[in-house]
Amino acid sequence: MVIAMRPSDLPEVRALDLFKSVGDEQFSTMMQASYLQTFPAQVELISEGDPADFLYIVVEGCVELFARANGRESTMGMVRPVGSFILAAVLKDAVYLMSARTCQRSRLLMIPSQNVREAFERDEAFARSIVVELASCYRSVVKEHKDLKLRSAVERLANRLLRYNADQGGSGRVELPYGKRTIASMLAMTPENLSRAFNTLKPYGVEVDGATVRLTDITSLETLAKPNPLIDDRKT
Amino acid sequence: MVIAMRPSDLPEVRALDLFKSVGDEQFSTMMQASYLQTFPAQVELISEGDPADFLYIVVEGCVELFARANGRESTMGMVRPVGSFILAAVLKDAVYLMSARTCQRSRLLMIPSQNVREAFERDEAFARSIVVELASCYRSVVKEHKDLKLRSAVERLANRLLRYNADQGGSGRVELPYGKRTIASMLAMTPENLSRAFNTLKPYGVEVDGATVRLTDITSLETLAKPNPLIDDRKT
DNA sequence: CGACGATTTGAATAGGATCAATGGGAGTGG
DNA sequence: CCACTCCCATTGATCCTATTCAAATCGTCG
Repeated sequence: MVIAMRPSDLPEVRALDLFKSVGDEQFSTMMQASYLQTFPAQVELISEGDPADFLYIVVEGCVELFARANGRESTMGMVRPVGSFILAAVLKDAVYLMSARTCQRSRLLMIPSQNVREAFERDEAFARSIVVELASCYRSVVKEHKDLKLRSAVERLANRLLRYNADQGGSGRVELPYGKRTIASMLAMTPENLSRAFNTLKPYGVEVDGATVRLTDITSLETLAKPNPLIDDRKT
Repeated sequence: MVIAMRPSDLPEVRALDLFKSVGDEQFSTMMQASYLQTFPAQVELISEGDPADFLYIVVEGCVELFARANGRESTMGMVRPVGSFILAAVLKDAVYLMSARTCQRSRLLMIPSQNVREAFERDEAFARSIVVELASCYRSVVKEHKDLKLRSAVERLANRLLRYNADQGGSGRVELPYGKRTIASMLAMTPENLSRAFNTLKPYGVEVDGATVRLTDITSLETLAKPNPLIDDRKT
């Protein structure tokens, strides 16, 4: 059952770096085979180990990528509009390495893997865009991996706060974009430990009030955090 | 100063998945601009933060990828013949995220980034091969990241031993491919902790003698390790 | 108001890191 | 061939970090 895309959604998707240079023909073929669907919060969209049937695009809302093993679970990343996820699995026609669930009510574009691979074969420009997108994703994970292997928990939190601050205009007033439980998991710590890490940062001008954090001494926090563009910069 | 490639080396490189489908013209253009050079052990080839001037191919020997931050250092991966490294940085014309040094005397093919990007632009088949290669690298890092976030140090070691055993024919006799110091760093632990982890595994049939490890109770070790194809399988 | 979930705090424990000291080859030079 | 040295690995002791379990608090939503 194909749910027609609203005309108003198409431009956003078309504007994605990934699709910008795709030929009209391939793009509309892909779109016609696709599903645009709205999901409530906390729906598990895919489960790691499943064959990659669709490429997902987050048009609205937010999706959490996570992984499970043994009894444990860990947040691997968050995808916001307009971003894609599990592109690599789709291209390799392999199983998903990560699971995904909606964090909020979300509108997702689901493009059948087969169509993505066909467009990839037929459309040279699309293939090149995919390279750039993949290279970016790859470098992001490498950065996260470095973050985890080279920094302590407190340092990870400090750098994350500095990043949020920069993202939000650098006013020193940061709104945490996710629940603390989720942030803890992203930073590879327990909620309890995150809470304690915030306390550890208090002497460095970090004041927490619910989901709001005020950074009153950025210099001092940076001295502790030692931010590193080769880990923290989202671009490059 | 271009050092001519030995004719005997070319086929190996040509046979790389990455280059298999490149047109002869693009391939020979790239090769003519390239350097094939032999380095002694422990030479730092590239340093994170440097602009990506070359794509590297390990023709012979072994190269360690590592990262530094603050005072710490961590091994991010090993590249053996015939494999490439830092492809993503080259394609994005960005700086390297990782440093690299030779572990042994090694022969490396260095292809100027500019030539790689030109071939990527001109040769459609090459662009597609790169996608597959990048997608594979990407998935590998995701697996490593899962390994680190979802497993304890002892579990990581147990699974790594099982992998080495499988790689080496599954006889139960494993030859450690790197020094313990390096293995410790790959597994995100200190050498001391690795040593203790080996002791912890003794009751599970792990007998260490220098660089040789005998696994005398694979079943028991697997019960502890809970190997997971979505983390441990090199393929897929 | 009451219930539920999320967060925080406390106490105890476990896991890992650090520092220090000892053993054990591999390679060097006598 | 042996003594010496150096580096790596191991072991012990201790410290620090992070996890676990438990309980209290807070806020939100019916």
